[in-house]
Amino acid sequence: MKPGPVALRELQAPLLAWYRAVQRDLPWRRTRDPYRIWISEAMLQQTRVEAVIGHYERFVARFPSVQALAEADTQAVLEAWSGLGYYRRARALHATAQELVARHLGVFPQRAAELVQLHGIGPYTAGAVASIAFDAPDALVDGNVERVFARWLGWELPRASPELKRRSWQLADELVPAAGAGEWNQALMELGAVVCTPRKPRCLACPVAAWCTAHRTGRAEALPLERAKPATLEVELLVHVVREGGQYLLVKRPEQGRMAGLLEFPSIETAPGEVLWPRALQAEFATGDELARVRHAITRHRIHARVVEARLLRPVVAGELADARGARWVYSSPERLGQLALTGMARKLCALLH
DNA sequence: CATACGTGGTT
DNA sequence: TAACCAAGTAT
Repeated sequence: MKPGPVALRELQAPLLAWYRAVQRDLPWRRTRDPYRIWISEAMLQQTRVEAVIGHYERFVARFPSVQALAEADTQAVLEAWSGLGYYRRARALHATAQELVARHLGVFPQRAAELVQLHGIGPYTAGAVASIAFDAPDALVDGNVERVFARWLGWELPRASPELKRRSWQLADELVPAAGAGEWNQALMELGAVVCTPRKPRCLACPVAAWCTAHRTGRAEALPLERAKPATLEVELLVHVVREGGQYLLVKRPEQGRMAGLLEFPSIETAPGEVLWPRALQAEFATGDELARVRHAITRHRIHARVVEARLLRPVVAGELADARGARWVYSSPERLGQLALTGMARKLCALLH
């Protein structure tokens, strides 16, 4: 007998009981402030809990309210976000804070249908803020929920596939309780995060294994199915470290596109493949000794960087200036490097240089 | 609807 | 160590 939504309702009480007993103590579970819930949800997108905790604490200390975030400089927001990746999220967060202040007097809408209208807030985050902060009866589906549902129902579907998402949202809508939606949604995700894990699911510790089709058929580890992965691109990079009077030369990336507005060391692509910005002209630098080799990965790209000591061939005054392409060149002292909005590669290099 | 978007930890 | 993975969204 295949479990349907009706049979699955039987597992709601045991799952909630389990969640109340074993849930992790996370900073954003100690508040009902929609602003803080929202920040945590934005940070948690495609990002591990352990990586978020520190950033979350610092972020809400620095920007304690929607108003504070709305009034902040973009560069300060990027700086607080630096290291989390997907920097578009930080810009969306900033823009949405300003929109909330301008059009909602800084007050959060309480239902997912309204929240999803805001920039950077998609169906998942809308459901999360509505249900967790306001206990609105709104459902939510993330990677955890998709995996848990695929196993409960024995869906032989690829991870993150449109069909799996469609079915998951339908089931989530059917299961979400009229009261206690926030707790239910978090219980579902918690199960996926600590028991019903992608690899080596702990079915023996699962409070609802009795209702699980995949557990019964031995398919738990196999579901959801793997999805075809795109080929990785290999990129060779020459990175210049220019020291002038105890300061490092950095270039600010354009405000649009990949890692928008972040600072990095000037670099030159040295092999065919993806064109990485900035493509500082070889002629602008005198290249010296090799300092290090660094491997770095960004989505679908593996970057092999050769780091060389360098100096600029044309004079550049200290401070900020713009080159012919409109790029901003910035000198920074070593002490300040750690506090800037740097790309991952640049941060890795800083650690290496000290 | 497929693809782009980052990083740090794990396997 | 290369591949995989993590509380998605915008285009």
